[in-house]
Amino acid sequence: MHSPTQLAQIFREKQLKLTPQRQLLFGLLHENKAHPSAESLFEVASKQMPGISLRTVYQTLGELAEMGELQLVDVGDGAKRFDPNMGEHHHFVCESCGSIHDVEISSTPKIRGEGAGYEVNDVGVVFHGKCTRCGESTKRSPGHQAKKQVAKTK
Amino acid sequence: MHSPTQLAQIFREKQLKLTPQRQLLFGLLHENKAHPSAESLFEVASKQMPGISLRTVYQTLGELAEMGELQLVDVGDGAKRFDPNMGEHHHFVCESCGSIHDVEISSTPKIRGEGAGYEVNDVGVVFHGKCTRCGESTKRSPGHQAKKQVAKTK
DNA sequence: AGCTAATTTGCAAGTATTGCTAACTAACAA
DNA sequence: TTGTTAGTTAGCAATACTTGCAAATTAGCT
Ligand SMILES: [Mn+2]
Ligand SMILES: [Mn+2]
Ligand SMILES: [Zn+2]
Ligand SMILES: [Zn+2]
Repeated sequence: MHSPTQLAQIFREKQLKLTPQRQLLFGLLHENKAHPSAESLFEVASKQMPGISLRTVYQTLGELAEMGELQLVDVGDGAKRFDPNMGEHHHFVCESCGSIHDVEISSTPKIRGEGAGYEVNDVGVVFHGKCTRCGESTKRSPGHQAKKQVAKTK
Repeated sequence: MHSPTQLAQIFREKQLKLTPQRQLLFGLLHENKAHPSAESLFEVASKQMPGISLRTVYQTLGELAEMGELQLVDVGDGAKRFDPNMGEHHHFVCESCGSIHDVEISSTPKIRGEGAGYEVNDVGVVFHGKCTRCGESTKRSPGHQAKKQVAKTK
């Protein structure tokens, strides 16, 4: 995703308005590695802008995704996640705390056998397991982060 | 998934009743390669047993999944898919017709870099693209199977 | 045939997300 | 500044998928 400043530029060019809501979200998403859901972003945004609508968060995230500024990540837990990291990468989901981490895989897996002729346009790899923090705390409290991942706290 | 006969055996042992609803669903799922959703199975089941409840379909599918007889597949289209193929495999989703196919990949991708220490318990790989049928029909009607995948037609 | 725990059903409710539209406002012009 | 207006926001209804609940039904056993 481009920086908030660059996004502002892009929006102006397309004669899209630079509203405070959008600017806030641009900032919350910038460099955000948390893979937040619309809901979690809404919660964080609400603290800085009480009254902002969840609908607006969905709207803005949708627009950014359409503009190719955000990637949609589905880790199978119901809610879509938004990822400003547009580079090619995959995800690891800690089944203990729910945190989502970027991972690189040694090689994009190739289809073998009969399906080898499919025209593949996208590959999504999601690993489920225990993150470093949760893995080592087997004897300690397992839910050090019981709640779902929260958007970057600015 | 075990065969309907074997499932009947298993159910009896656990003193679970062998209802007509369950038997019908065992049959519809057996060797089913369509990766049906609860809804699509319900539609097919309804033809052979008018009046069967969607709730019962969900219930039964849930039980079978818990018993390790079915695999849950999430291809990111909203509804969960049920897969009697418990072998290790991944999926290809045709973005044109929505069909879901089993695929083997040349090697389970390994995480590289900083995340290499994660304890991985499951890997899900979903390929999105055009299936053979849709890929070759670029100039022909693209929606030869407009509707979502339907459960095996008995 | 009768008993009863398991099962099925219908319906309400829950979660995530989108559709609709009236009220609002950023951006530009006068 | 004030006015204009196309673009935006916010609220709420509606949708899609799935689960919770309780009453009615029934498979399996005696
Ligand atoms: Mn990511
Ligand atoms: Mn499969
Ligand atoms: Zn963790
Ligand atoms: Zn196809």
